[in-house]
Amino acid sequence: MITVRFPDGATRDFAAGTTGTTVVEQISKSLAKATVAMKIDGVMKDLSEPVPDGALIAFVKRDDDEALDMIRHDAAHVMAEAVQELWPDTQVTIGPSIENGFYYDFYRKTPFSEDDLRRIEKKMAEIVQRGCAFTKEVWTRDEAIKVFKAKGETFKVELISAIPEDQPINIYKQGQWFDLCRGPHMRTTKDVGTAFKLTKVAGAYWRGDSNREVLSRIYGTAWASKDDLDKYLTMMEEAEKRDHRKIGRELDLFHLQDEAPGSVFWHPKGYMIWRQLEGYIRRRLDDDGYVEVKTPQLIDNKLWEQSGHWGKFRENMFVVPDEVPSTEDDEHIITGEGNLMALKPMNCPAHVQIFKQGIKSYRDLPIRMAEFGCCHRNEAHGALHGLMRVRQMTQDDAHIFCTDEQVTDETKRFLALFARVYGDMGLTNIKYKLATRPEIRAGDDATWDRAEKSLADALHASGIEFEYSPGEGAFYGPKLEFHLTDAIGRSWQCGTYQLDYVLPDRLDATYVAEDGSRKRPVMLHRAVFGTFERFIGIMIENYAGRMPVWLSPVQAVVATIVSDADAYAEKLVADLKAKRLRVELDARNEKINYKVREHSTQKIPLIFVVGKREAEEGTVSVRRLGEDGQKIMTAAEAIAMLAEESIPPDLR
RNA sequence: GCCGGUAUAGCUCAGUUGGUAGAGCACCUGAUUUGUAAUCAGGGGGUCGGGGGUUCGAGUCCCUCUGCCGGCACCA
Repeated sequence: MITVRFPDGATRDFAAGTTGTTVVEQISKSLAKATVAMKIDGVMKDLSEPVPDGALIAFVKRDDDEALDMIRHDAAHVMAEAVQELWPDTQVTIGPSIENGFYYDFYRKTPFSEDDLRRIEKKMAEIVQRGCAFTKEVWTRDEAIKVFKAKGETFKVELISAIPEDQPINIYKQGQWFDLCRGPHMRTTKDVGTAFKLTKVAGAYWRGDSNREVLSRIYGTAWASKDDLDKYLTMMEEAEKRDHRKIGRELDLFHLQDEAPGSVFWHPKGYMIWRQLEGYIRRRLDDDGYVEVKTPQLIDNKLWEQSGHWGKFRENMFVVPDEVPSTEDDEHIITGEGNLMALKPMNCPAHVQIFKQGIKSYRDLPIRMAEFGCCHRNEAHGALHGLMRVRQMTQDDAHIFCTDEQVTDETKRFLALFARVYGDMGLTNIKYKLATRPEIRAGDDATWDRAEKSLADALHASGIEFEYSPGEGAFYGPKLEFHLTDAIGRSWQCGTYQLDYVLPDRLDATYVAEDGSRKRPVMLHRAVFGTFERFIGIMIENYAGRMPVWLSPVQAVVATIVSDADAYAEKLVADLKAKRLRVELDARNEKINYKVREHSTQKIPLIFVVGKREAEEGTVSVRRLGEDGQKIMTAAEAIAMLAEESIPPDLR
């Protein structure tokens, strides 16, 4: 006999070896019908597993949130079976559930195309309809390798071989088809349901290694109900409307063109957002003890060799010959036989040069050296993405030169600055990651231990929840990464904070310590926004183009109803402009409906409508973006209101 | 860089089995003086991404380059 405990505190006895299926059936037929899996002491299990003595058992129904992951995972299996049924020469590799859905990576001579997706979906529906039970078998390693080898599944063989000796080889069958899988699964393929859709095909490297085979990945989304699926698809459609590339064009903020891939042409309106952000962050840095500098774009490659960038980063650098080109014969210049210079891909070596001018004392530290540094990186072309990933970028960069003892305080100080800025920007949903030592790195383990601990300590002290990114640190030190998501949920790193014990050494930066000896400063690389480009992209998507008033390129439009109000409107605009408010006049011969519509679609926060009545009474009819109706106020009140709302958050 | 897709007017898109390009919006002109999300009429605008090929004939088929889109890899 075994005793089983239930979440409500009840207990019940069953014969030893009783499965979850039997337990739930004995409790309630209707519950059994809805149940697709169980949790044993909090861990998801197949319903067909025997229940251990004394276990706490909870049943998971198909429409529980916890089942969603299984629906997706099972859908991946069903898709893999469908694909192999349609194209038997296809090899399966791995297929996990992911946020909102699942994927499966296949290996095939000719990759899948979008057209294949509908065929696969049909076949999947068939397999779901068949409703074969998922059954688990535990195989021996040799057996598993033999079987998959015989099937020609070389990728699976590699996976099996990589499973540690002490772990079982689980095989899940669904009818004739089977797959290596950790599990758990639901009862039958029928539990997958019909609320799924294959969304895209993509190439993906086997084991994420760009030196290995390219697999054909099929992505799908799956939900508990058709309703949820439709809701999700609609939501994605809506989200795509927030795409900064689309809004950037619609609101005339910036453009990109073929002749300058990855470099942004900022239009007046887009650059106004930039200017406001730059002014804001500059004041924040001034207040936080930073000094601002400006350093060269083009620097001799000798410095890059010394800094180590030439060796590690050269592929990403734009290299320029340091010669006057001859119109007749520029061949040798292109081949780079003369002296070479490079556009800076980062500002750090230049800042070290400023640090090194003269002699620095421990009394001078910390030095917080900021630069809105324009950098160029020759990114892989497939990586370019609107404002989010560009080749010419401007960072709100700074380097803090300090002593080892000052690192923790500086980190806390930075975290406070970061939190204040993102709070001011109205950005929430920031993911904090602590990226730790990579395999290839400089410095000894003791230094890494200390550095990683100091970052973790500062995060804890600041009460910030974070996750680790093992092995993702820079080669010279650990990093804090600050991630935000775009409209459709892709994650982008914006801010960064990095400890560096290497560069000061390579570039021979020293300060005079208390005892008169020469010591190496620690260098902290940090950026709050990250780059203006990406940050503005994130802001556009976060606000769907409806920027806060202080950031809006045009804060208000004064729109006339009749030409009799023109003079009054002109005076109003002049008064607003005198307060440095960004306003425009719309005195076109158009209906007010037309003007309101146009300025609303242009996401102008406020429309000041003036007609005959307002001109006579000295008032303004104020219409706020996103609100119905309007408010009548005196011109002076309207001006004061806009002036108040236009104050940047740090000056309030 | 890799895999798949894609490129027609400023934007969004049509363009049948190859027979020398269309719509809506935008723009320009004229009329309309209008009360809170599109007034009416007329007009201009495209060597169909670049190059090469097949063909009597290519926006349509093939090759190639480039950009862009979705992933992967790389990264702020």
